[in-house]
This record gives sequence, C-alpha cells and structure tokens, in this order.
Amino acid sequence: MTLITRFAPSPTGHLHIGGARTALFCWALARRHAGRFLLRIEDTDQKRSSESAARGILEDLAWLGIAWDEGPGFDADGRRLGGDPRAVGPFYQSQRLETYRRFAQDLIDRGLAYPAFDTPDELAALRKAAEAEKRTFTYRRSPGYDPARAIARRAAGEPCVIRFAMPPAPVRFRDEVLGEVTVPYEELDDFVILKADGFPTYHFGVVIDDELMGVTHILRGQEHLNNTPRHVALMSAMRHPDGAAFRVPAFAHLTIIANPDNSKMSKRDRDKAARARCKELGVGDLAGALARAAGSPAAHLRALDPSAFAQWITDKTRQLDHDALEDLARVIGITLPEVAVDDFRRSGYLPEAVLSYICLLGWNPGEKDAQGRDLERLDLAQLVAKFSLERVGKSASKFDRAKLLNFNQQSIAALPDDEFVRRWEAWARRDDPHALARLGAARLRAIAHAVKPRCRTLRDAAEVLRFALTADAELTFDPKAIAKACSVERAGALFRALADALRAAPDWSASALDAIVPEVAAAHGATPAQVAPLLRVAVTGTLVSPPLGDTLALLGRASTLARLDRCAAQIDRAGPG
RNA sequence: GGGCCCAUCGUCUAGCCUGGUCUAGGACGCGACCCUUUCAAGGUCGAAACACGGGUUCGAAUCCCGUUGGGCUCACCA
Repeated sequence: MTLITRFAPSPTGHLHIGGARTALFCWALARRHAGRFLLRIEDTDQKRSSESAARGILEDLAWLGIAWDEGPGFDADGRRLGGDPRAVGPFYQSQRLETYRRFAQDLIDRGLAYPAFDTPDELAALRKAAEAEKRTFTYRRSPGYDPARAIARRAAGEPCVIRFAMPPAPVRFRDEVLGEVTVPYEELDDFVILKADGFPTYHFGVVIDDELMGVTHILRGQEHLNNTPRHVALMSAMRHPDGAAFRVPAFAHLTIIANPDNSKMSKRDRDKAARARCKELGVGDLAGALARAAGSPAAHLRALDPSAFAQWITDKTRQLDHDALEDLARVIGITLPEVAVDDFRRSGYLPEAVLSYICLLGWNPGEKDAQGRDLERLDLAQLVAKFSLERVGKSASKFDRAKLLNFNQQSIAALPDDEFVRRWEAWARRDDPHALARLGAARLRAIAHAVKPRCRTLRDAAEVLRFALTADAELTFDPKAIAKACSVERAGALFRALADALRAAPDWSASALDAIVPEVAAAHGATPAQVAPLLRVAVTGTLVSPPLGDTLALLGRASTLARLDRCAAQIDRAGPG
C-alpha cells in the first residue's frame, strides 16, 4: 500500500515554523517510502481564513523546497507543484461542503449525530457553572432530548449545529512516537461536527478528508494529541455510502516547539515583544509612536487607526497588521523575533539553513561522521535517506536562534560566490532595496569571498560593507578609532606616506594593495599592525573592516584618496599629531 | 482544576527498547589559546548534564513505582 501523508494548514497567516517542521517531516516520510505527500487547505473558519494567507503558505513551502505531489496548483521555479492525479480533490475544504453534509446526514440517520439548538450564551453559562463546581464541562444531550422533534425543528429551518453522539467508552489508540494513549469517556464530549453556518468543524473535515484522500499517516503537532480520540471515535462510527468502514490511519504527534522561556512559539510573540518595548519606553498611544518615527519612513504605522493602536497596546490578544508592526519595531528600535517562515526569509536566512535546523527539532539521524561528530546540517536528500518515525523524540524542544544563526552562517559561507550574489540580490530586491541600489550585484561579486564568512544572515552583508554604502562626503570618522589609530609614533608621517603610496600605486588590485601597508611600515621602522589602523579608519571610519586590500579595491582609487583627504582634515582639526 | 503527554550539559541531542564497554559522546553558545594588519572564518583546549526518592539487580542514565517540575488541552479555532 502506498504511504500517503498530508499537511493541512489553516490559512490564517504565514506558515509558522512549527508548521514548516510538520510539513517537512510529512514530506520526508512520504519520500522515504516512495509515497505521496499531499497538501490540503483547511479553510473552514470563514472569519479567519483568507485566500491570500493560503497563497502565502504555498509560497513559504515552495521557498523552503518542500514540494507537494497533490494539492493546490502552484508554479515554483518552472516546476508545477500540486495537481490532482487521483481525483481526490478539491483540496480546499470550503469547496467540499456537500461531502461533509452527506456524511453528517448519514450519521444523523443512524442516530450517531444529532442537531443541537443551544445558543452561545447558553453554552457559556453551562461552562461557567461547571467551572464554579470545579468540573470539566463536557456537553451531553439532555435526558429529555427528543430526536424526532429536533430533526423537525432543523427541517423547519431553525439554526442549529450537529453534534456527534460520543459512544460511552474510553478511546484507545496507538501513537507512533508516544505509544499507547487512552482517554476516558468522561473527557470526551458530544462535540460539534457541523457548525450553524453549514461548515464542518476541524474534527469532522479532517476525518472525512483523510479517509477520502487515502491518508495513511497523520503527522501533526502534539497540541492535537487531545483531539485524536475524538477523531478515532468518529472514524469508528463512520462509513462510506456503500457501507464500508473508515480506516484508522497511523498517528505521530510531533513535539511542541517552544521559546527559550518555555512558552509555545507563537505569532503573538512578535506583538508581545513590541508591546513590552512600548511600555518600557512609555509609548502609550499612536501619537507617541509617531513622534518617535519623525524623519523615518513608517507608512504603515501612519496609516494605522489610533483606536486600533490603543486597543492593541492594552489587549494582549490583539495583533497588529504585519507591516505596521514592522514599522513600529523600527521606530522603537527592536527587532521582532521571527516565528513564521516568511519572517526568517525576510531576516536573510537561507532555506537550506532553516530546513537543516528545523529537522533537528525533535528528530535526529543518530549518526556520527568520520570525526566522531554528530551528523547535523543535513540537506533534503540526506533527510529523505535517513528519516524515520522511530527516531522522533518525545520531549518538547526549544528553538535556539543562536544555533540556527550558526547554521545559516555556514550555509552562506558554503555558497559559491556567484550563487551568494544571486541569493543576496534576490533577497535585497524585496527586503533591502536601498543596499541593492547603493552596492549593486557586480560590486558585491568582487568582494563576495571576503563578505561571506562575515555574514550570519544575508542582511549582514550590507552591515559588513556599510563603509561602501556611504558616500565619501558623508562618511563619519569615529573619534575614538582615530585617536587609537593615531596613537602610534609619527602617525602623521605614516599617514602621508600611505597616501603617497596609494596615489602612486600602479596596480589597484586587492593583492597589490595588500602589500602597501607592510612596505610603508618597513620604510618607516614600524610594524604593519601599527600602520594598518591608520588606513582602515581613514577609508571606513572604524577599526573594523574586511581585509584592507579587498576594502580598497572595492572603494576604488578616487574614493580611497578622497576619504584619506577628509580624514586628514579631521585629524588636523583634532590637533597636530 | 480535570485529562493527556514529557523529563541527559544553558540549548539541540547521542546513549535508554536489547541493563555492565558511560570516569555519559557530539553540536550550538560560552571561556582560553593559536593563526592574524582589524573583524570574521579556521584550528586546539576547557568549563558544563543523567530532576529527586524508593525499589528490582552482582550492577541502572538505561527496567518498575512514587514525588517534583514542565508542557499541551478542555470553542459553532484549527
């Protein structure tokens, strides 16, 4: 039998990093066993789902390189993803409503499901009462429930939901990573399967679609563990029109991915971080935030409604729109924690680094390399070759940004220069157009070899080359750096000798330029280490830069000499030396 | 609070199923040193863990029980 896995996100925002890990494992398991991996969009919450979010998730998956065999169609790098070769679609649950209704009706006809007419207020009251008695609220049909009357009321058009009549027995199932799990009947209520708007609930849609789409292995986050007994009970109760029973697929619940403080990694973490910073700064309203934004571009923040901001700042459950939040973060001087795949992409992470890091969250190959080191940083092909459910761990893992950053740095360093430039250009086009305009791909190419090992993210490239992104006339010289560089004996003479040598240099290549500092040093009885800082601070304004030859070659002779002049002027102003 | 799940360095983890080879291995981070005209990168070395208590056993990180701690979940959200 073909192994079939699926990833079934709800399109309420960008793909969460935990979702990406789930999708990756589903994909890897299917590939490992020459099976199929399908993607289904669970858009049954009409209020929160959006087509743009669904598209965003497809883009995120494609960016990571996780290709789905079946599901919504998508073009990625000339490759067509998705499709419906087995004719089991559509893959948007909102397009499968009639199917759910038919199955619900069958359940009702067999007395295994029933209409319920409670209003939200009534349910809330029931819950509150249960809580007061320190009891868990579990919905049950009232003793006097009259099925015939209920069905008549429903037929008359009275609004209602359909609930599953939970069979009174404990539910037991086997989880591939956790083992046997048993849940007592008392914990299982008569949950809703069809909402008042005619849409299925998650529980109902997932059970029907997994059956109809032939899914054999369900991999999902551990937060779903408690839902599984409901699904198993449903599967046992349901049948096809021809009377055939539903299958019970294999389950594997993946560990939670947590923040360093042990809280679950959530999209709200970004709002939380910004809110905390606002409080720290005493920014209580939009006007205050905008005041700080003076002079900096914060278009999305400006477009925000003051009352929306006021609500956001006090209500922990509220989230600001993505772009407005980014603007706000810039204004209050923090970087938001990345939690969605797209956040990492924007921050300059490479997909291969993200992938190799998240596949180690709750799984590892358990192999050593020739040096006795753990095998880490796998690529997709290695993952497929080695993946197995047996090696999936049981305990929650914390997301370690430092390690991800290290993986990313190594991935960047491993890129051939041309590829590095190509990736940076593609990234900068969207996320740092200013740097792209000032630097340009061609100039980056010339110094790529020196920039790569200094970047932990693609964004760092502009930071490493900041001196080159600044116009000669706007370069500022750090006074402390100048003082330090000039602390050498006869600094003025050395500086002039450097300038003369540079002006006369016959060959403006990195290797030729690298020879100048030792030459000048030797001629004046100084060491290269005493001379180099003078030149470095003159052309970059600081004491830190890529190797001087590369730095000078990138700037070019005219720019170098102009900077030398400006620096000399500043040294003169500061006093003779 | 009820139910479910989990528990090895700060973090990700190997080892656990099939007790001894574990004075518990690797990676990230951290510290030191080397290399070096700065910063990186690279190299070498170092500090750092079996939550606790009972069993079982000649022997337990490994098996059993309990305690403690943590997480998830209790919606007409998924």
